[in-house]
Amino acid sequence: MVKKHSFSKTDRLLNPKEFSRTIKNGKRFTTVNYTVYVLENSLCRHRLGLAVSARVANGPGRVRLKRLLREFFRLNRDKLSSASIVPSGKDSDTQEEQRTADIVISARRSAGTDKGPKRLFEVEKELLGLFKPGLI
RNA sequence: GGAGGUUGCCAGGCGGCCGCUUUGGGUAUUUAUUUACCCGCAGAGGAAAGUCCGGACACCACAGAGCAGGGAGGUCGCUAACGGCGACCGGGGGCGACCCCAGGGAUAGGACCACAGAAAAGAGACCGCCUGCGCUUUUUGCCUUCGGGUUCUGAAGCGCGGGUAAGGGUGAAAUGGCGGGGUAAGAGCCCACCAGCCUGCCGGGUGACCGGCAGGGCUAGGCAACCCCCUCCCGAUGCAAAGCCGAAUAGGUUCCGUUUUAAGGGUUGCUCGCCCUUGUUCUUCUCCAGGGAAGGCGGCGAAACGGGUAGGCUGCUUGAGCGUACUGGCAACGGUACGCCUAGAUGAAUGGUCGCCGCUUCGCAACCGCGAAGUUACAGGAUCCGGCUUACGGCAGCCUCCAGCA
RNA sequence: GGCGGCGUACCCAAGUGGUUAAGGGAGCAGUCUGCAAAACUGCCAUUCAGCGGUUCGAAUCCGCUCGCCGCCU
Repeated sequence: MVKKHSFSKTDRLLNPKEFSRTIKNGKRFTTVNYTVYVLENSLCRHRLGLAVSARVANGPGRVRLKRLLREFFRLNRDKLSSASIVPSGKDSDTQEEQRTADIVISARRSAGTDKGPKRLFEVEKELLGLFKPGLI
C-alpha cells in the first residue's frame, strides 16, 4: 500500500533544467507572497519545486518557508484537482483521467517580512484560494 | 534599591497523530544492495556565521644552503600548531571590583616632521645681550693765545669683527628643573638637591625585570601599524583537493568490408547538369591510346581501443573525541583507569498539528487562584578539528562603588 | 564550499600622511533672451561604508564589521 500523504524525492523537481522549463513555459499565477508556475507533465503525479531567494530572508527564515510550503503541498495534494491546471476552459472536460503538473512556488520579497506566513493555515488560506478559482 | 565588574550555565520539556534523511532487520518485487511497505536506532550551534589565524588530510613541486617575498615580536610555560591560552614583568586607565597595551631596536643607516617659528635634527644661525676697532653726532670734562681745539672721559647711532646661548609672539614636539656661585655678558662653566640616561659592581629571580652602592658626562627630540636592523616561523594549491566507474553525440587511432577522383567558386528559386580555379594530373602491371587489375589517397558502413563530457561512486565521518573518577601543576594543560558512539544531507533532511507542564506579560483578584496572549534573541551543518572575532535572549554565583533602613 | 576585488556628493570619479577633500555631468539660483537652448557666474561632502587603534595630525597606515561585485562548476 502507498501512503496517502508521503512526500519523497520523486515528488520533487531535482535539477535546474526542470525548474527553468517550468518557469519558462508554464502558466504563472501571483499572490501577495508567492509566484506560482504550473506546467503539465505526463508522470501521473504532481511534482513540486521551491525557489526562495537569499534576498527574501536569512537562512532559518528560508528553510522555514520551504518547510511550510512543502507541508502545504503534502497535505493538500489531492485537493489540487486536475481541472485546476487546465490552462483555459476548452472543451476537454470529457477526459476522465487525472492531469498532473510540475509546480514551482517562488517566494516573493514580502514573504520574508511580517506579512509572510507564520503558521500553516495562513499558507493554506492564501494558496487554496488561488487554485480553486482555477476550476473555471 | 541603584550603578557597575567578573565567572559559569541554559538555549523550553513530555506525549499522540501525519511526514523527511541516514542506517540495521524483515516481507514482497527485480537482470541488479532496484523499488515499495513494516518495525527499531540516530538526526544542527554557541556562535554551525565572518573566513581572520593555526593544523589534519589530499595532490603537485623539491639534494642542501642562501637570496627574494610574507608573517610573528616583553619573559617563562601550555599545545599537533597558532597571531591562541595561562602565569608573571613593565607601561597606561578607573574612587574601586577590575580592565587595556602590534610591549624588540631610534649611538647600524636612510627618509619624513606640513603651517607657524630665529631654528624641526649634529648645525649653528636671525633678533637680542656683552665687547674690540673705525667714523659721525652730542654731552660733561680737559686744554686754551677766548677765535676755538678734541689724544683722552661718558652717552647714542652706523659699519666691520669677536664672545654668548640666559630671553625671543610659535608649535604636537625646542638640548632637563629650581637655587647659589661665577662672568664683560653668559653658559653643567662650577656646586647642592631632584628627575632622567649610561657604565661597573653586589643581592634576588629560570627569565622579562626588581632592589642597592659607586662612578660618569650632560652627548641624549619624535616616527620602525615608513624603509630598515635583530631574533624566530613559512614550498604551492585547496574536498569544486584527490581517486575510481562512465551513457548518448561528435571527433581520434587501429582493423575489416565496400566504393572509387577530391576541395572551393560561379550559373539557378532549388536539385541535377554545365563552366572556372586549385590539387591529384598518384605508383606498378597489362592490353592498348582508352580502358582494366593491384596498391595508395579519399568517401560510406561495421567492430574494437584509448582520451573524456553529462552523470554516479569513493573521499564522508572514530576524532589532537566525549563523560566519570583519581592524580601532577598557581594556572593554561597533562597523566592513568573505566565507560560511551554522537548528523552526513546534495534544488540540500530535524517539520506540521493537537494536548499537558514550565516560563514571560497583561487583566481580575490582591492569600490560594482564575482567564487571555505569547513561548521569544542571534541564527541552520556541507571534509574535519583548535582558536579569534562578530551577532544575540535569559539565569545564577562571587566581587566593587553609591544611597537608605536596622 | 573555497579564493579574490571594490566602497569618496544624486551619477562618473581624482586624491597613497599635512591648511577649507580636485574635476566633470545632473540639480538649484542668477546674467543673457520676446521665450527657450547654448554660454557665463554662483551654490551643493560639518567628512570619504561603519567602528576602534597607531600618529602632533588619517579618505590615506593597521585591525575588526557591514554592503556590493567577480572567479573556480
